[in-house]
Amino acid sequence: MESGQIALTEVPEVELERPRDPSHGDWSTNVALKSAKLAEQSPRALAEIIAEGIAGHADVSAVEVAGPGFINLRLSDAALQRVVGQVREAGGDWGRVDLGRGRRVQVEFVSANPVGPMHVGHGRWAALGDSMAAILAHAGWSVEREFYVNDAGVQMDIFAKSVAARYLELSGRTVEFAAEWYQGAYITEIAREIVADEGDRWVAAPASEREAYFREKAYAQVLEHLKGVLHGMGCDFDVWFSERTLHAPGSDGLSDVDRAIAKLTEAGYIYEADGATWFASTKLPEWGDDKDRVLRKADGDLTYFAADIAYHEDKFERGFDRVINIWGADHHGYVARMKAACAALGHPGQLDIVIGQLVTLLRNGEVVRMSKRTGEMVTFEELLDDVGADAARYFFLRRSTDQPLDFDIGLAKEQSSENPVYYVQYAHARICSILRKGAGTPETDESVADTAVRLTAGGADLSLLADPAELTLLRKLAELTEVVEDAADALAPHKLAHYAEDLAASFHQFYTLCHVLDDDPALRAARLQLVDASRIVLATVLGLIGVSAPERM
RNA sequence: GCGCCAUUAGCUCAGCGGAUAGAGCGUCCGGCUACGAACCGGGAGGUCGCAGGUUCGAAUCCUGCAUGGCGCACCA
Repeated sequence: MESGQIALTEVPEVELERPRDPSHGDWSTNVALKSAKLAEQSPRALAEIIAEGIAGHADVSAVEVAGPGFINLRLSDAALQRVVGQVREAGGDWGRVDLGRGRRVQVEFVSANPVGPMHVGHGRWAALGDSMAAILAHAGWSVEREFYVNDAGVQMDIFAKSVAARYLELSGRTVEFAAEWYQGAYITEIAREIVADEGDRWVAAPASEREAYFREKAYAQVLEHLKGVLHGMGCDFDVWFSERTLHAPGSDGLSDVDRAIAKLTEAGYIYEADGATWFASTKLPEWGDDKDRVLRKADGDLTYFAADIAYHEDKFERGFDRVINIWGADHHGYVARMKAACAALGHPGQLDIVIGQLVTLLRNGEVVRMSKRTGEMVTFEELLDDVGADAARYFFLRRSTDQPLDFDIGLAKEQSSENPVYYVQYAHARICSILRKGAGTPETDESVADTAVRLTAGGADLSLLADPAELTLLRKLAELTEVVEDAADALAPHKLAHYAEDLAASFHQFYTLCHVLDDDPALRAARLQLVDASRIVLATVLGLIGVSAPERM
């Protein structure tokens, strides 16, 4: 345009991207294809003019016009070699971007009812939510992880009755066990502990007193258990939010739920009909709910939805700019009403709900049917014990959330050495081994990070990193920034897992083709720096997906 | 009946408007007297569910259909 060869009054949306085929260069743009019509030139002619303008930039070694009018750019070796220093200076901050600009986001996930063990689906949400939170933090958001504890409502009562029934049985009474009660063996276990602690002193107590006591005792125990299992896979929450607090009256006698309904009333979204209180979801058609929803039933009880509205209002009152919920696909029918409710409360579009498709557990190729009520289930805890936290987390994360997951227990165990997670971890362990050997301390207990600092203190001439395998690895190291951006934008941790595998592959190829501990001290020094940069990026990526980066394995 | 998600290599899945559709597993052939072979290289294998449409360009967007999963309570 400056040279007067192109006349454009507006510029269409164009893309600058990394081509799939590396022979097309490091970057490719379709600007000429997009602008051809407006510029009244053929795409190729336009591309030639633009390409001429780009050629000569210091970091660009080649520009070419290809295909229908793509412009392909190739970075200079020097630009790539600089990545080593950038990575080593940034350390664990490499790949950080600022999409969030410091805004606060809350990620709420798992939120399993505290009335029994978690199922394997909860494992998926745990891996997903924890990683998503880490990625968002790396992308510049201020993140909090939250677990919503459903400690109010009828399932708690059923839970209490179930434990009480088992307690009475253990104390020698005959009990008619209702069909809707929980039948899992863990219920009996809890009852057994109460017997051990307190004997039969509750046998003669009134049922209501007994159940009230058991509810609290059993609930506290289960909650601690959930925390322990989640902690065991490296998943820790900042906040455990109790549903009961929403129902508790404040100093003005009103509960959070009362106040949320009042706020909606003021906004004009509440009406009474058939003796019940309704939320006029259909007054907000853009959120897609197809009918209005009851908040207070004709019998005076609140619905779960009423509490959930109060809960979300509470989240926004706590100052979050954005709220993300991770739900199983069996709750997707709930999405529209929840978004409509948030909009009605004055927070339109600030709630994102990630729907994870369900996990089907297979054993020897056969579906394991599970039911919390009947107690036939393989718990998440058992699965963790079987396959290990690293493999479980990686397995849960590796595919996109809208893809159902078949988890074959036998396969996961049998193929554990074939699991891609080991491929990535092996690359890291291999790097650590090279660094130790390079420093002449193969048996040291020193952390590899310290070894690396000592080993590379003398600096290096990075222009020696010119082998195609080295340049490929450098390109891959540089890519993390975009991957983080992509993954944060799409709320898609699986993109990090795939990147980790790509990076590990690039490293293994480099290792095969380029001898690091070379006799030439200059080449050796340069390659050691590249190896260390690879270690840093690999460890960072593994950290983002919540998998350990072992120095030996 | 309505809604959400899916359908891509033998299997499990990426890719989600661009240039010859990719990876792992499986299969066939090759590579350790150098830093970890839990590794690397190569081959075979695909009308991207079907039919229309939009576009300079469609696995990718739109419509319809088929198949599968999950939902459609004054349950939680």
